[in-house]
Amino acid sequence: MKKNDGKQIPQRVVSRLAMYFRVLTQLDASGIERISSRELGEMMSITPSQIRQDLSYFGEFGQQGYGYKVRFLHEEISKILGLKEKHSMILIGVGNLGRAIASYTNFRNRGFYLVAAFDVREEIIGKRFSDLIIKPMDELAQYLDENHVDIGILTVPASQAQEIADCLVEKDIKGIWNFAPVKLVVPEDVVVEHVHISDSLYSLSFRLREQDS
Amino acid sequence: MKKNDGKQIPQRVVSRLAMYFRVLTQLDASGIERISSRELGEMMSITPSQIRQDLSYFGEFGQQGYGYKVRFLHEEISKILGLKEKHSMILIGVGNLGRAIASYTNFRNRGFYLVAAFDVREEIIGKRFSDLIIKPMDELAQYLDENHVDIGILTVPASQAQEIADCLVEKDIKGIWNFAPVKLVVPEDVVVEHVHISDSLYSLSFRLREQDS
DNA sequence: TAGATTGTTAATCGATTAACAATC
DNA sequence: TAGATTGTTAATCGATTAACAATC
Repeated sequence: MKKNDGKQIPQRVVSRLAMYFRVLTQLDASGIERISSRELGEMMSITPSQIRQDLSYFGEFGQQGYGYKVRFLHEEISKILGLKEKHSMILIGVGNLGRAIASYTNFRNRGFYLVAAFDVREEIIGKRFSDLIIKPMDELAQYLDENHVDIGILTVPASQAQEIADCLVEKDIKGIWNFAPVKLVVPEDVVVEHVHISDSLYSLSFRLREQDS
Repeated sequence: MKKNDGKQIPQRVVSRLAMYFRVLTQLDASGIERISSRELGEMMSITPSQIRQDLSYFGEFGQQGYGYKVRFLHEEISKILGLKEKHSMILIGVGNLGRAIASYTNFRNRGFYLVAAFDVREEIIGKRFSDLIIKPMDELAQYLDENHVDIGILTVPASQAQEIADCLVEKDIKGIWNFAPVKLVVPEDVVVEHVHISDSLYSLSFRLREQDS
C-alpha cells in the first residue's frame, strides 16, 4: 500500500481523476456495477497501467481478479476530489458566461452553492439571477467581511480580473475559478484554476491546419 | 535551423503557443517592442529554455544578443496558429454558454466567423442571435450540405452531443469545439477540442483541500 | 569590441507503460 | 482450483532544463 503521505499529486493525475469521476458517474447511472482498468482504459483511451498508477496515489480500491466496483470507486474518487463537502461560491460578472457557468445545475448536486452574484452594470444590479439578487460590485468587499466564501468565479473582462482577484485575496478567499484570459498574480496559498477558452480555440485552429498538410 | 518538417508537434507546445500569443498581444498593445525569452519567461512562470525550445519547432524568430521583436513574434505565432485564415463556425445549442462563447467578440477579430446557429427549443427558433436567425436543429444537415463550415461549436447537453457530432462528421466538418462533458467518438481526421469546465472545478476543489492539510 | 541572448545539443527529470508477483 | 486483474516496481519514453557555441 502506498497512499498519499503528503506527497504532492501531479496536476495531470488530478485532471484524470476528474475524468474518471465523470465516466464513473455515467457508468453508475447506466447500472453497470463492475469495471476493470482494462475496460475503463478502453473507454477513455488511456492505458490500464495509468489508471492503476493514478489510483495508487490514494489507496487501494479494487480487487484482484475482479476489478473495481463502479459505485464504490465513484464514491471514493468523489471523496478524494472533495465533492462530499459543501463549497460556497460567489459569481463576479453576471454576463452570458457567468450565467452559464453558475446555472450549470450539476454543480449544486456536487456541493457547490452559489451564495451571491456581483456586477458593475447598473442595468442588471438589483435584478434576479437564479434565486439571488445581483449586487453592485461596490458591496463585494463588505460582503466578504460578513460572509465566508470558498470560491470566487471570475467572469469579468480581462482588464478587471486582476483588480478583483486582489480584492478576493485580501478578503481571504482561497480559490479562484478564473475565466478571464489573464494570468492572475496571487499568493501561493491561493488556488487559481484557469479555464483557457480562447487558447483552446487557437489549439483547434492549429490542429486543423496540421491535418490538412 | 530545425523547422517543423512534418514532425508531430506535442499538444503541450501548441497550448503554450496560444499562451505566448495572448501575452504578446498584450505586450504589443502596451507598446513594448522588444522582449527576451528570460523576460517573457518571468512574466509567464516558464523557463527561458522552454520558450526557445518551443519556438525552435517552427523556425528562428529572434536575434542573438537582442531577443525578440514583439510585433514580429506575435505575427509569426499568429500565422503558426492559423489565425491569419478565416474560419467559419456554426453554433449548436444557443443557451447561455453558447451565447457567451459565440459572442466573445475577439474571435471575429481573429478570423473566426459565426455563420449559423441551431437549437431544438421552439421558443427561441426564429429569434435573433447576434446578426443571425436561430434555425431549428432539423435544418442542420441540410445547411451543411449547402454551406462549407470549418468548426462546429457544441454547446448542447451531454446526452445530445454524440448524436450531433455524428451528424457533423458525416457532413465533413473537420473541427469540433466541444463544451459537453463527454468524450466524443469521431474518426481520427476530425479534430476535437474539448473544454473541460466541470473537470476544472473538481480540480480546484481537490487543490483547495490539498492546501488545507 | 564586450555583453547579451539566441538556437540547439546534451543532461536531467518526471510521467507513462510494461511486467509480474500477489491474490481474489 | 484456474483465470483474471490488481497494486507496485522497474524500464522506457518524452518533456523540461541546463549548457554553450554562435553571433548580433
